[in-house]
Parts: sequence; C-alpha cells; structure tokens
Amino acid sequence: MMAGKRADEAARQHLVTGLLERMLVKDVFDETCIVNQALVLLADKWALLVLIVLMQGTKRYSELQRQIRGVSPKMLTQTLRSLEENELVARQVFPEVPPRVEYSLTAFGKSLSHPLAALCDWAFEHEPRLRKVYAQARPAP
Amino acid sequence: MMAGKRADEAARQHLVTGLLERMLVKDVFDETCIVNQALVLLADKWALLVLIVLMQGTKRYSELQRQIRGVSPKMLTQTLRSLEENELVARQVFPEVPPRVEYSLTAFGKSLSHPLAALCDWAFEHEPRLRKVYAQARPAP
DNA sequence: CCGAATCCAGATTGATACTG
DNA sequence: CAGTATCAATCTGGATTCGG
Repeated sequence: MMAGKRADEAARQHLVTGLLERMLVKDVFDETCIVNQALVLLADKWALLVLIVLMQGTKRYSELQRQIRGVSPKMLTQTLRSLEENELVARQVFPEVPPRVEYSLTAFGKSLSHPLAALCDWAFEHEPRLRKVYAQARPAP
Repeated sequence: MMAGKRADEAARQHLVTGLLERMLVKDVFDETCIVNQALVLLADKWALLVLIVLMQGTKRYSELQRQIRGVSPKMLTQTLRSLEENELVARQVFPEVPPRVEYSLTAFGKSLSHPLAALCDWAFEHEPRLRKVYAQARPAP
C-alpha cells in the first residue's frame, strides 16, 4: 500500500520532471507555446466529449447527438466543423435518401486517445470526490 | 520503427478498450456521467494552464500572471477561485506587507499530473501538425 | 425524416482602470 | 502585491426554420 503510493508519486515526479525539461521552466505559456495552442483547440467540453465518443468508432450525426446528452444540434455541428478544420475528425457525406453523414477520428485524432483515456481514467478513479465537488460547486437545479 | 508503431497502436487499443468496458458503450454522457462532470471542471483553457504551471510547484499570484501570458487579472482570479472551490488548488494568504498569496496543487490536484502530462506530451509530439492547423484555423492577426 | 442555417436573449470574456 | 470594478465585445444555447 505504502510502496504503491510511493511508486505513484515517483511516476508523477518523473512525468512532471520530463515536462519541465521541455518547457524550460519559464514563460512558455504565451501564444507561441505549443501547449497553449493545443489547449485552444482542446479546452472545450463538447469537443472533448465528441472525441471521446468517436474513440468508440465511426458515428452518424444523430448517434453523436443521442450519446452526448444535452448537446444542441447547433453546438454539435459547430464542434464537428471545428474538429474537422483541425483535422482531428473526418466527415463523410453519403448522397442518399434519407441523408447520412458519418464522422470518425483521423489518424491525428486517434493520436489523442492516450491523453483522453488518461483523463477518463482519472475521472473514474476519483469519482466520489469529483461528485462531491461537482455537487457543491453547482447548487441543485 | 514498424514494430514501434504497432506497439503504440496496441497500447492505444488497450486503453480504448479498457475505457469502453467502463463506459458500457452507450448513453453515458449525460449529466450524471462522471466524465461529463470532470470535463465541466477541466474543459477550460486557463484552468488547464494554471494547473500545468502549478505542477512546477507553489507560485504567487504575480508569478502565475507572468508565466501565463495573456491572462487578465480578472480571469486569473476567477480561474483560481474555481479551482480552489473544486479542491484542486490550495490558496494561502500571508498577513504581510506587501501582501503575499501563494497557490499550490492539493493532493487531488496532483493526481491530475498524469493526464495533464499526457496532454502536454501529445502537444510536443505533434507540434508541427498542431502549428499548421492552429495557423490555418486563425487568420494572421 | 436527417442534418444544417438563422435569429436573438443571456452568459462569458477581455482590456483597462482603480483600490486596500 | 493582489486583487476588484466597469464596460464593450464575443460567445453560447435554444427555438425555429429550411433543404434534401
């Protein structure tokens, strides 16, 4: 138990140290920093949810809308367009009746699987605490 | 080279499959899904940048403002308050003149190091492509 | 039916100036 | 130093409408 905790901490320190080496510690978060630019593309709740759902495989527009509860058609379209422009998602239109449009991750999008999975894993691991802070942060609707 | 690529793909599939098992594939992205709640807290550019900077250690308000280029005092304060409420960041006020306030990650916040490092690693690995899409997504200022 | 475009009220953001 | 206050501008989201 104790050893496991120390191992986790050691792993964390290794990761953080590796990062710091690359970031050169100071003033890296301006507009030219690649981490900053990446966050501009990714720091969006709907975009992340779409990417996570598309990790399951190719989906139609309506499937995405069904799986991602609470997304309006407008925001879904907007998010998909943005992801397409950023080359993370591919859009394929089938000239049929009724119309069919399929979305899938590009190879670039698939390369995000590891970071996104790490984020989801974190959420599952810390579920009780997350629920607590989420509930107290937003008074009952 | 080829073997490395295959290993990466295998690792990705393992991660994704593990996720899918937990997500039970369908309709998990409503308000009660823990991933959704986690994203509400984290899908924010400034919050992520603050967390990443605080991975370097304890910082004063002005240090954060200097390292995170482009953040206004208002947004920095707002972001820090939110992170504090979510128990990811601890705030300590020193009753001195001139005033001093220090921010650091809580244990909970430190538990985010792995996912955040994975995200940063991804950004560094895909820097050329990221710069390309970032540039074409936003016309020269 | 499915996918997308338009309009508009309300929330969020950002730059700047100001205060204990 | 570490924030607030203020105001303009942008973004969001829902309802509605349109086209294939």
